[in-house]
Amino acid sequence: MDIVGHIKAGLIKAFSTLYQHELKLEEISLQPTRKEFEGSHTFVTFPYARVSKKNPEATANELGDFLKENTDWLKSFNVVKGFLNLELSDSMWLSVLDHISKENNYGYAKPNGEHVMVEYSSPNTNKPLHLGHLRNNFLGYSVANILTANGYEVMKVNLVNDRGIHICKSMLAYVKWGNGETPESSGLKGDHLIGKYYVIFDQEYKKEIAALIESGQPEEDAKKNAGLILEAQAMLKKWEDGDEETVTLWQKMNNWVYAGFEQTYQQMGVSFDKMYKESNTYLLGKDIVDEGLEKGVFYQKEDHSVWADLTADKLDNKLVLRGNGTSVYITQDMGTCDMKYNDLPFTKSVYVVGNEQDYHFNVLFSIMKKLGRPYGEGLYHLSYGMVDLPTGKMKSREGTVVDADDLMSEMITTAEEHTRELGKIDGFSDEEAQELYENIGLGALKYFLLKVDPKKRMLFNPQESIEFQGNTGPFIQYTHARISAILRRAKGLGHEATVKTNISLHTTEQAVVTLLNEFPERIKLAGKDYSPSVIAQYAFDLAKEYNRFYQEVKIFDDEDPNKISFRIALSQEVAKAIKSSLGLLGINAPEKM
RNA sequence: AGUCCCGUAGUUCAAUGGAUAGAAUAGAAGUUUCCUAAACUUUAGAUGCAAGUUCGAUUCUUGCCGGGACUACCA
Repeated sequence: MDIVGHIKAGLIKAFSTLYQHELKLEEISLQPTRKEFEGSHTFVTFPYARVSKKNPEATANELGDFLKENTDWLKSFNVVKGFLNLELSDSMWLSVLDHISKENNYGYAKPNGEHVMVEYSSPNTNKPLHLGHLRNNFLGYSVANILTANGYEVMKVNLVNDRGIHICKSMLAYVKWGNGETPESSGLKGDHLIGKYYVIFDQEYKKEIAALIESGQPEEDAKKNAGLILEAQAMLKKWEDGDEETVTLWQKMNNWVYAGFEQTYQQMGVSFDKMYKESNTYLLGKDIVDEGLEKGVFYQKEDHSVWADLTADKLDNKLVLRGNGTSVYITQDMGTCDMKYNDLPFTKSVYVVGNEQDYHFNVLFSIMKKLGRPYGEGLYHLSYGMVDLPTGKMKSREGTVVDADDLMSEMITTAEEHTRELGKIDGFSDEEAQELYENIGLGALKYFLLKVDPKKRMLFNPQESIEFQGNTGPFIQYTHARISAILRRAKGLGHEATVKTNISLHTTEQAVVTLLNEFPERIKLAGKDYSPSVIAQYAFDLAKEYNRFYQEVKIFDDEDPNKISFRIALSQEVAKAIKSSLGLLGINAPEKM
């Protein structure tokens, strides 16, 4: 049993003996004792004054006395107002660390047999990935890791948006102005090459609109009547009809993009178990429309269009099939739900998609529940906020985006410069050094994007994000490297990492053990909230607390060899916990830096 | 207009209804004959406004003020 388990069990016993009250395990809440008071765990007695029929302070004292007499783990306690602060005995701390060091995958839950699908990334094949995609990909990858740590079997999927009018736009521009350019001939990554033509389309399209407005058309009409957009629409029609030339071009261009994405994903360090393509799924969902009509979930208007009445959920009426029988976005998403479930019978399905689609997913989930899908309650939209720049919002067509590839390579370069400045690459081979720069640069970027609560809109300041000091990825990585050095030294000196009894602990050592003890809880919370920021915060707290200990206590400088062994064991467990926390975030933990 | 999200130090972020609201960074002052100073210590600085519920509210409720998103027979 861990610390919290012991305390709770003691409290339950105390309540039943003293007050004949049955305290429920789930309702007990313990909090960390504030730094300025003695103790490590605090129990708040205010809510129980009714049960004890005494004032909170007296209640706390009574409980403290009881625990002191009837358990073997309480060294002492103090009461401030209604707060019962508990100081645990050294043997308790030691047994906790001992227990942790014997676990194989400390913090991870046992497999629970449930399946989860996590969909993330979902790029369009008409332009390269940008800063917003980085947040999406890092979130998705990390949440998948966190759910795995919570015992789920996770399948990571990527639903690529590879068809539609926007794809035709870049295709059309390429046909008109491409002159047969290829990634090889241009030296551009495939996705960047295609992105270039998407921008060209937009520029030329805008010129046409301007000309039409000049000639007296209202803006709305001009947008619809411009030659380029009509041509793009015609091209989409051809694609849908399976026109060979169009399809061949589409395949060629998409393959360039895929090759480009592959490089980007590799640099990001993310991966997928399965790729879905919208060109294969865009016709799905029509049978669900029929089903919905039968079940009375949908209704049909006179013009044959089909609607869902969601006014009871404050979601209004929503079109699910056009009057001419063709699909809309939500139609295929309904179909995709079932398709995914057929591929993997999941209990949860997570969609990592920006918060501008909150409404869409509310509608989709509401419909799937009304249709009685067994997985309806397990659908979850991991909705994240935009990433803003100091200069304002990013717009891909206007070129005010921060490109993902550029940003990552800048981070790596900065990491290299900084590392060289500190003179920290002695004894590194070129490959090792390069690997280190990538670990640090991407560690900084990932941590920066993941430490923030996903649902919050966040500001990306290029200057601050490349800081390597303070609450940053490299700070945590540094702590890991520092501990690794200690462990190497311990090995060299022939010290063991073992937890012996009969030693007294420094307060910083207790604080570190307390944090280690919390690791499983934090993983559980991160899973429940789908929030990597919980893990990021934890890793930072742990690194900070360890550095404090490191500063106060000289690890190898002690007459008692048992203390040295204990400190090494403590360091080793911290290194493991940091490494696995960073791992959950998709960040590597270097042994040297 | 309606629906949803967000307002916390100068700045970027924390805080299952709990104590004197934590960090980081920028500012000021220190620590290196000693395990990696990408570190540590000290210092100063904040809950948009107004009510309500509560022993206790950054957190829950309502109203207002500010910022954003969505409300397409686009995807």
